[in-house]
Amino acid sequence: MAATPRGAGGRSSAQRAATPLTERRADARRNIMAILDAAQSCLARDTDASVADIAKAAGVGRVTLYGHFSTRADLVDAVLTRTVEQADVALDATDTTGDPRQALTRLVGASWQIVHQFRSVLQAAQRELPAERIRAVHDRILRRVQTIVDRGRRVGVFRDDLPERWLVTTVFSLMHAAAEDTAAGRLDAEDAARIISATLLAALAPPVADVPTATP
Amino acid sequence: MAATPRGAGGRSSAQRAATPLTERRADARRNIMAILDAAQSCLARDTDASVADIAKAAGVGRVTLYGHFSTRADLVDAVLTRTVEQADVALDATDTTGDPRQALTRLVGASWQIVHQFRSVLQAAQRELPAERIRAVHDRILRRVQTIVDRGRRVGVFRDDLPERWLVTTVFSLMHAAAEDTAAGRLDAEDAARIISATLLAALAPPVADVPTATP
DNA sequence: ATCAACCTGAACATGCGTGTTCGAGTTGCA
DNA sequence: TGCAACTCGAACACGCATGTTCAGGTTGAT
Repeated sequence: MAATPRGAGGRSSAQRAATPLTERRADARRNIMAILDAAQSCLARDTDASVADIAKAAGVGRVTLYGHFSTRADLVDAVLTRTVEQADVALDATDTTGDPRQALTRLVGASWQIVHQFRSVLQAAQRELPAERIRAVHDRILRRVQTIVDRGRRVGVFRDDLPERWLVTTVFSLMHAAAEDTAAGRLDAEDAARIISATLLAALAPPVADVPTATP
Repeated sequence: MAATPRGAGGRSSAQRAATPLTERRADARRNIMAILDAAQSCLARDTDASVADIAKAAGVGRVTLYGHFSTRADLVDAVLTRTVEQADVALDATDTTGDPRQALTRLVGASWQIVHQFRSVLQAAQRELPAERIRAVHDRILRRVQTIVDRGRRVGVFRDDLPERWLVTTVFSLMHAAAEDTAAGRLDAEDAARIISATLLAALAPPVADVPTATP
């Protein structure tokens, strides 16, 4: 008997705990990657692709897949994590110093491609995973945004009259909304980054000493 | 034989075509309302409440429910439509004339309660209904926003450098994002309307003649 | 060369929600 | 009063994706 190759307790994922992926057999590692690749592109196309679909696309037996990801949610989680990590890598190569406004613009530009391309992965995750988990996966990225926003506030180029958290939410919200609009054909993917940035910079700017309707 | 009381062809909904609801028997009308009420609150609590749950909550047999809504999607559609209509009624009582900025603020204030309370209904709909349908249901509300934005642009208090559609999307996006944040405990429902408005007014304001980093 | 780790297809177990049918009550309405 | 409209629970038909097990067959590491 050999059956399913669960490291030991057969906890979950593949890259957490148990057998650390790096010390697995070469073919296993290859398959895991193939599955992740397939899952990412399948989910990007169809939010609720079945496990069978994904296995087939990965050129792997369904059983093999379950050997690595004990549950569908497990798989989705892994794919989301991976996708976010990819975005995070892209951001590592992005200069987030200097004028916070320009830093934010660069950050948007660097993430937009991935947000746009894999918005369906996010949707799939939203159906499968608890909201807190999704938030947790985004943690590092969230922090990046927060750092920029925070610096901007201290420097005085970003508003200080609204909760910082909300400003971060605003950034995320608009990026994903743009992805939706693009998918629906209401927005051109080319212009998106520019438009998002323009909107965000305005939204985050300190409120001007308003010139009321009258009373000069 | 009497079985299921389908008006004639048994098309769908209950309030469209066929027997116009007004000329149905009193108990039927009552039940339909009860079902709609139950569905609205059930879905508000649990995004994927089963048809059985809803029927029970409505104090009605499952069969009866299917007699009125031939499919789950049908029911969800009806609930969404109804919820949006409720919001629309609230907006009918709202003054959307005068300064577009104030009009927008009032519009946000009037809709926030419903958006906040029934955000799960929207989520349920997003899983069950095609995106275009959801968009269509919101048509009248969308138009209201658009009207205000449009007027604001002509008057010069809203920006003209971004697609009008996008500005409308921005309004929606931020309202729903705030609803999410509130549900997650990251935002106080009391402050929400104020915060949303503040953010939107800034986002929609015409870009100021920017004072670049240097070069005075 | 050897053995464990790994892969495989097929079949099975199953749970769950949906939608339908049946046969027999109620109840609104004219 | 009487009939059609309406309701009821229970049972069934079903599809469908998930997860498991079986009984071999490969392949990678040492």
